[in-house]
Order: sequence, then structure tokens, then C-alpha cells
Amino acid sequence: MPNQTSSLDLMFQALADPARRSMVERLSRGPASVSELARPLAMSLPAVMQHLAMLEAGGIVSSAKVGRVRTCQIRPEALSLAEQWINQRRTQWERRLDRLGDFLADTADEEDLK
Amino acid sequence: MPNQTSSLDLMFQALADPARRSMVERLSRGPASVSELARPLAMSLPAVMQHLAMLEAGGIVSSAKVGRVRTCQIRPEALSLAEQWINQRRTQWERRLDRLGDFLADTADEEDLK
DNA sequence: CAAACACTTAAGCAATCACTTGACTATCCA
DNA sequence: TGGATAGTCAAGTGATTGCTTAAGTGTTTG
Repeated sequence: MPNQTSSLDLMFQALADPARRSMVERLSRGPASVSELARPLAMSLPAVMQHLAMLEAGGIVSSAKVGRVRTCQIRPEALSLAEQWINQRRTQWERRLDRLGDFLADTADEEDLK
Repeated sequence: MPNQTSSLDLMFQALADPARRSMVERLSRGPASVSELARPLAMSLPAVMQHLAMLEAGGIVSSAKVGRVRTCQIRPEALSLAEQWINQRRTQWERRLDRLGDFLADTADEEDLK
């Protein structure tokens, strides 16, 4: 059964692998070529290319080729999209806990009046 | 070759599926049973159980069974871990852009002196 | 021009994912 | 007690991942 993949799917999927996160960490310090990204990773170049493709599919990285060198960059808008999704869930949950706390406090006050 | 999976792997992996994100969205409004989580999803209960297992493996959700009902909850600490990782990469990139901007501005100033 | 460089493509393989159906096991309620 | 309810286990299937090796394609550089 085919997964209908949204942009958040591809984004989180892209971040779910340590090799890809290490590439993102490297890129967060500035642009890099494919072989620079590959250097610290214990795998073949084609493997790195495949990871790069997933990062691009997730919108997290963009790249362009000049001569024989492909240079890669982070796309921070994409990262902030993922960040926002998580943040919204977390704060929604925390607001709920606050309301629950208020409710319990009110109930306690009413108890005090007795 | 076995993937040595870290907690961030499992976390992002857990968030990379629309069914699982919909479960998290539901849970961010408060605790729910397994069948409540399943109701809006067009899939069998066992499928939902498998998604739940991945959410628990990622530390995003915890659950406990009382009588015949299993009640699930969000674990916001886990969510904030993922949020922090993303936030660190994004801000590191943005700081770099700022420094680059300063450098270019300084260079322009020196040009002005000529 | 020829060799080195920086990728790129293709094919293949084992492991994991996202489901399914078909049992089965405990509650809970009348 | 006996049937509905809520969940669980197991096995199987097709698609996707995460790699590999082998064989290219363009770009510099001596």
C-alpha cells in the first residue's frame, strides 16, 4: 500500500539517521562539498549521495554543482517547520497541564471555604 | 549490517509517519485509549498498536493498562529533546550568517575608506 | 593528451516498515 | 455464566532503507 508522503514525513525521515544528522551538523557550520560530507563517515560515496538525496527530498539541504564539485547548504526554513510542529504539540500539552493545574487549585480553594 | 540506533533516531523515526503524528496530535490534547487513537485512522487495531510501539520506543509516548484499557500519554521531555537538536542546528547556521554579514559589512567599510 | 578527481548511475542484497488477517486473552456487564 | 469489549500475538506480504560493488560521466591539471 503506497504511503502518501507529506513534507513533514520526508523531513523527519531525513533526520532519523545518524549519518544524515552528522551531515546536517557539518552543514550547520557552513557549506560543504559531497566529499567533505563523506570524509567523517565510514561508508562509500554512493551511500553518502543517497543520504544527500533524502536530505534534499526533505527540503533540509539544497545543493548545486559548479564544475565537478557539488556544494551543499542547509535550508533553515525547513528545519524551522519541523521545529514548529514539535513546539506546537509540546506547548499544547503544557497549556493543558496548566489548565488542569488551575482547575485543581480552584477545587482546592473551594475545599478551603468549607 | 545492524544500525546502532540512538534515541534521536527512534524519536525522529517515530515522527516520520502521518498516522503516528496524528496520534501525537490527539495526545497533545490529553490522554487517550488505544481505540480512541485508532478511531480516526483507516487501519486495523494491530497496525495502530505497532505505531504505538514505535512512539513508545522513541520515548514520545508512555502508556499503562488499567483493567482492559490502555491509556496513552505524551512525554514532552522527549519532544523537547528533538526540538532542541533542530533548534541548535538552525541557530548555529543563523549565527554563521550573522558573522558573515558582519564580515561583509566590515569589508564594505574598508572599501568606503579608500 | 592522459591521468587524477569529484561525483553519478545502476544493480543487487539483507533488514526494516507498514500494513494485513486470523487467532487468542483478559476484563466488564447484564 | 456468557457475550460484548479492548487489546494482544503471530505470521505473512510487498515496499522502502541502507548499504555495497562495478562501471560510468564530466572536469581539471600536469
